[in-house]
Amino acid sequence: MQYSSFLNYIDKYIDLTEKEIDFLRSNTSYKKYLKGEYIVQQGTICKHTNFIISGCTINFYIDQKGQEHIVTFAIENWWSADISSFITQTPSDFNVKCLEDTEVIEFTYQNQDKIFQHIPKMETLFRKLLEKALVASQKRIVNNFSLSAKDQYLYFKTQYSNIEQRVPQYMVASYLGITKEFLSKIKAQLVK
Amino acid sequence: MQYSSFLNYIDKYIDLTEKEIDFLRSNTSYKKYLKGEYIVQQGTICKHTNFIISGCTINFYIDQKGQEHIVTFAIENWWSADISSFITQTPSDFNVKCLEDTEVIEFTYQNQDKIFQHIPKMETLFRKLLEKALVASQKRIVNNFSLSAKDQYLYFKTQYSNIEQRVPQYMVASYLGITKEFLSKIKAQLVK
DNA sequence: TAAGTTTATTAATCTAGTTTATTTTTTTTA
DNA sequence: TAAAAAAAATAAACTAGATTAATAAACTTA
Repeated sequence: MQYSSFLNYIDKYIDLTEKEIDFLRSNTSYKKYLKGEYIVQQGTICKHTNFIISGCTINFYIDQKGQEHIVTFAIENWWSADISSFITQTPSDFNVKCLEDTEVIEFTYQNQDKIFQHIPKMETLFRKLLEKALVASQKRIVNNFSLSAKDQYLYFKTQYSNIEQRVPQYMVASYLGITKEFLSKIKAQLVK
Repeated sequence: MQYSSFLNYIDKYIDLTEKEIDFLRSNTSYKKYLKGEYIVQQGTICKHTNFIISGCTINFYIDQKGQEHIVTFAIENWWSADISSFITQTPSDFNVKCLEDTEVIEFTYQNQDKIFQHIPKMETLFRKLLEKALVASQKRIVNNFSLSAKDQYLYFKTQYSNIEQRVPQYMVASYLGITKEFLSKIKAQLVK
């Protein structure tokens, strides 16, 4: 298993001593999921924050009309969890599901806290990641406000072309908040 | 001035010693803005994170078509800034403007960092606030996906009735991402 | 208290995106 | 390599919400 790819990621942001790395390693664990497996299911508590070493996950929910909506995608070197459920340790409104075989490093709620107390640099890292995630989330709201579906799709392509190639098109449509039929129409129109 | 209302807020989350409070106080400052004043202007760098003691601010931007879009509202005991510009210290795409006379406690980028290093509990607090903000932002995306404009408005009323009463209706429409005319129609329909 | 300005309402027309239904293409599995 | 299943494309009819334009109500300020 590839703990090193996780350490490489961390290393881009902060410097850890050997001791700190040992502490981190002994308070996280490696897990492998198969394609199609659920990491979190709607109605259950999200037990872990997961750093993705390899693979691809989606975070989605089913609305009252039975419609599936994809909230986020995550691939290698991204994080995957239902934060809302994780931070409150209450049942989730979302599902996290693997679209490919997926390897992760898991942080339980208790261990994450322990890590933050022992290695404040790790909390700084998480704070900065959260800042970036919040900015990205607001950017998505803003795009929703002022871009047509076509322009939102084009923006998605520039930001996530590596993801577009790995997931079915109907999921991209769902992520953009439009129907698969309309995305199909947009693509046909773009080809011309 | 009411530094105490800021300390009361902090006190709900963490316990600070007298020394820590002194340190916090000497690394933040109080500022008063008048109604209509800008705290941040599109194209300038957001220098501070602001805790609002009294008043009301909006965070908005002007799109290519010249249309104004309200991204967030903030009132007493909330935070107001353009995070994207603040964390990168690069020019902002947004404006932050006071809708009322507004008193704030400001954190500069350097001082915020200093505070986090001196008082790790403060960084923990900010991390938790960011987690909550991210959850709220995702919730807004989710609502955008699956609620009609009417239901989004009703949700807004339950969450922010105190804000609705303090800002013009066209700003609520802008926040919801619909036209003021359509919100007017929705309200007329709800009266029946 | 009137005049100017900002905000809200109403209504007709229009359009981006949805719905429903059918067909075609691609992927999976035996 | 054929059959079944999943994903994508196409097209017609429909609708939530936008646009435009005109009117009315509510604040400001002198």
